[in-house]
Amino acid sequence: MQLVWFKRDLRSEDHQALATAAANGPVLPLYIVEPELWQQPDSSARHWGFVRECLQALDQSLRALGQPLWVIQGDAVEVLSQLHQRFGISALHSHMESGNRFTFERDLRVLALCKDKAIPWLEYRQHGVLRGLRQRENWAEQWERLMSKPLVHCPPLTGPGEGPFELDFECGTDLAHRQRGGAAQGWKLFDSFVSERGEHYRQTMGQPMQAGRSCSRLSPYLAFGAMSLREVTQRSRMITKTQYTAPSAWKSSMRSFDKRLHWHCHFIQKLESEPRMEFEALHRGMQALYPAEADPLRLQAWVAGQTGWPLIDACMRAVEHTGWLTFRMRAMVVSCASYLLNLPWQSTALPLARAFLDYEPGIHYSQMQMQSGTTGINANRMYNPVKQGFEKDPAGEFVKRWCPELEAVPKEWIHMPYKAPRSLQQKWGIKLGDDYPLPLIEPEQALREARHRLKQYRAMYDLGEEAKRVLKMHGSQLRQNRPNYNDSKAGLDQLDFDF
DNA sequence: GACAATTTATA
DNA sequence: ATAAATTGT
Repeated sequence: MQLVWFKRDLRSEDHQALATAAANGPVLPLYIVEPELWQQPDSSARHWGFVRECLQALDQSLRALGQPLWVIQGDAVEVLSQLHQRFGISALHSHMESGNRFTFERDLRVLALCKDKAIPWLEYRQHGVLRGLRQRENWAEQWERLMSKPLVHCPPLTGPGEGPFELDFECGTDLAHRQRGGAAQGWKLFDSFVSERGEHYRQTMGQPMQAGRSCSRLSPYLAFGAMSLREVTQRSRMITKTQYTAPSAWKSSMRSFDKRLHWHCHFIQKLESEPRMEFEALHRGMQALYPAEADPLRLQAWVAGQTGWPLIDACMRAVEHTGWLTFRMRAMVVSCASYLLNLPWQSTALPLARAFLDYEPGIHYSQMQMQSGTTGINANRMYNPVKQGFEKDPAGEFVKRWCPELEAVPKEWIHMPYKAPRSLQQKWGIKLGDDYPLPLIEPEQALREARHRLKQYRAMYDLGEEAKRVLKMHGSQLRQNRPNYNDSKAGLDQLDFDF
């Protein structure tokens, strides 16, 4: 009996596993519910509903092939070892996972079991991420080659996507309209993105009120493997080629989307190549940039959306509630927590991972470190939350949706109510420090302190050699070919060009 | 023993 | 996919 082990949920490329296995004889499709995995501090347990929907969709697809999904609870090694005792596993097929330390170590135990019982374990590559990679040269070309490879035949995609369900693209507070699991849902979103919603993706992806509609919203399906990145890439390129050839908003939006599909793997590859980055600074010299322990009051205020910086608070409350936030706002909340509040990224990474419906370890830790300045090869991006507020949410709509206590504040003051004269605050009927918190620290002062800390740190350590190592192993080719990457202007990461 | 072909290991 | 390790000539 061959096992096809769906390690997360419907890993689309596991159809390759399924197809390969089925060609060799009888197959048992298996999903193991691992209690320990779901108890990890970065666990997606609160999004179990989404995962269950993905599993139901997978089960329906498999039943159509006459092989229902087996779902067994327990430790992966124990479950596999018992199945081996009962049925005799002739081969184990699964996807190649780039996950957190828990899944890495679990896979090592599974590997030991397979070696012991002489079970061949075939791990199929998911997307553009390569195992055993030592340096980034030619990575982009390889990504292109992998993405243009022909798709593996998929069983019919059924599941909750067939119902009349509509996603609330405004990311409102009604959870009846949360994102739903299953490939069919994902493809429905894909269709509406490439035909209607995505036209102004490029211009509006940074604005929290508009991004919910103009972004694809495919991230959860890609994270849980309900959709294949290769299929999304190929289909969106085909649509661009046939429908959006002339220069237009559509064309630049589609190009922008394509870049992000590429970055998806670019970031996961970092964790694959250097798994210690889940816990340690990628640039070893940057380890001491942040205190070992987070200031508990500041951390608590940030997590709860009670910092007194309206846009940050609105973002934190929104992501806690809906599981989604547009990329630019994620960058901002992390940058402000790290630079302005001096909170170590390890402490803010966990509550965010739990909140994100689309938590993908490789992207998450790459971004946490990038927005905290610990990669040593990216430009330091410090955001002023007040300035960002007036730029990205000029009418204050987003802030008012998630911080209703600020409803009466006019847009001129909405992002800095604490600066308004007392008489005005009285007129609005708001008592700061009571109805809404006073800021933990004024952004301007926090920015001054952060710049000072960084300057002092840089003066204290010689960071050049390690930066070269990180660049060689993790830098995109675009950057490696730029000679003055250390120069403050040339050192901007490619991400900066696209906002 | 030198070199080519093949297998293995690779977070 | 790739490089290192192993086997074959």
